[in-house]
Amino acid sequence: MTRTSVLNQIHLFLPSKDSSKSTVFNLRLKDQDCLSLLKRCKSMEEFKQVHAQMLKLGLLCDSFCSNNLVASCALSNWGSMDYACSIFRQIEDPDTFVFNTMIRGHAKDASFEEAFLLYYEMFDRGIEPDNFTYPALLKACPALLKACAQRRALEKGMQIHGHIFKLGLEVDVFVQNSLISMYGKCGKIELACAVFELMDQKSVASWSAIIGAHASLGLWCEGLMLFGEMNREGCWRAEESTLVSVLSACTHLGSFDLGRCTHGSLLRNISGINVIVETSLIDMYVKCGSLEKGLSIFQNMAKKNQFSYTVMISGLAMHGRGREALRVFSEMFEEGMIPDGVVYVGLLSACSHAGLVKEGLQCFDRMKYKHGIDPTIQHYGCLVDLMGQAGMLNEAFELINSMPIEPNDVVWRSLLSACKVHHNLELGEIAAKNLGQLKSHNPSDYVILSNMYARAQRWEDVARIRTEMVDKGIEQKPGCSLVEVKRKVHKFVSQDMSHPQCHGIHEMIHQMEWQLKFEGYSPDTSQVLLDVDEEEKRERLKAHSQKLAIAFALIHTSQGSPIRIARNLRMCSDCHTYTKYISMIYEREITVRDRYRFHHFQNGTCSCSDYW
DNA sequence: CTAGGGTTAG
Repeated sequence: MTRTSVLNQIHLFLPSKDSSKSTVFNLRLKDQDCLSLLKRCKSMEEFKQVHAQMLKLGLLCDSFCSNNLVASCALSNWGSMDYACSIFRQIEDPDTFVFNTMIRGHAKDASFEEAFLLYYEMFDRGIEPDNFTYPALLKACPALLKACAQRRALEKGMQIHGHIFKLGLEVDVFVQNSLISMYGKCGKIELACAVFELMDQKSVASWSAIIGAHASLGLWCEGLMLFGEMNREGCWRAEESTLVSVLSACTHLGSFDLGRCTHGSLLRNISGINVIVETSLIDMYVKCGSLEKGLSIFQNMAKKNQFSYTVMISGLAMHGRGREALRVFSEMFEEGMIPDGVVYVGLLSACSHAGLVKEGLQCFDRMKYKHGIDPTIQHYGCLVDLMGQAGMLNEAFELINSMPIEPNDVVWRSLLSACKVHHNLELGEIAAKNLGQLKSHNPSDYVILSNMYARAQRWEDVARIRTEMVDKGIEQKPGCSLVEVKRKVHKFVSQDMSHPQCHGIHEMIHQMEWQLKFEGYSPDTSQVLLDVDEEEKRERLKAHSQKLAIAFALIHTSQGSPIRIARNLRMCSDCHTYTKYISMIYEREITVRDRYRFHHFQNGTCSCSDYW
């Protein structure tokens, strides 16, 4: 029913000049009719009008009706908690029902404090909470978490858990699922697991919650293992929300094949994939290296939300397609969506990867002045990156000095690597000094600086950095590479030869080396900052995780099939060169995702044009 | 009339 027709119906119920007519209608109008009328409202404004007129007629006064009214305002997508509160406060004897609704409404609005105050008010008034109260309340804990108070959120959550015990409620599956989710979101995976394991009846939602908890904490392999366990143990068919977490795990692990399978199972088993699932699919395809597939899902979506746009924009950014990211952004704007800080992080990084300096600076201004978003350190980080990569080193440095927030290590590191690319040792030293003061002992910072000294032939300084690293006990963080072969993700850690098929890999590497040498490759040992001889350096270089992963993939995949690798760190320049050669010699397309972007290797060249 | 599980950057 449209809005006008709801209002037209109201007029029938209003007292009219013709008193006989109004009496007839008044007699026929019951509370139930009013409620169903109110349920059809599509906006707060409409609801208020209708409600006011109902009150004039002296209707909707009992607790059942009030509860319904509060539920409409608090839980519908057009509702307003303010109005819900005003109705709620007029209720003389609020019951557990209406308290539950109000708490849930506050949780939905991410206002934890209000939710918790209502909970205490229940005790003061002697109203007993029930099994419906706790899921609502537990849902509010992550809201508190969002306000940057992890410790407090957890404390509150545990306090609630304690109350549930004390009240001696029979804890049902809903409450348990909420507990799992709450502990998961507050970063306490062991507590989430404890609740999960103690459950005697697990629902699909319980599995979703525990898998989601693992996935959101970066325990992706564990999440996938639980998914396997769920499939073995249960007779349920996984639902969309479980598969969303599975897809998210695939995304982070770069598990293209498993992701594609999950997509297939969604298509087979579920009619009409919803926005959230579609968004996770886009994210999965894009971050597993298939931008085109992601784009095609995006373009065919019936409904897009804030997340969909954010995912697409940051995806385009990772692949260096800045112009398209800007176009998707304007599309989002035309759809009437209000961009948030996260979209702008994606947009700014898109500009920086594509070298769109002017556009990036415009975006930054637009964000601040048009959308009133206070730039966070991430936004400044993108901006420093943007300027630095474009060679505007002094401007970047000035920006850091004039920022209203304290620069962090990421910002200084951005400047440092820009200085390396554009050979500005002087500024590089300043950046490195600031990194040192931040006590951020990231080994790659030392490597970069030392390489810069080496380029300037300042060998004493190179030696000084090395000693400093030894003195501080800084070792290069082991790199790790993930590669998927026959739907199984294999993890390789630099220098680690514990893979079951280590022997074969070793032989393959040996064979590869001969061919590489023949084509003119020579190892670049300048990346190895260890006080060992050249031979040892070459050995260490050979055992970089990316090379192990490539060797493994070459052995176990068929000739000509693409290889996809996901890494935890940036690639070293030796691995970059090495992979270019391999793509040519073995005629393979190799896609490597590092921490910042994608590299597509083919026929001896890389899509990043050797600039990253 | 009220309930559980899900997607994004760094």
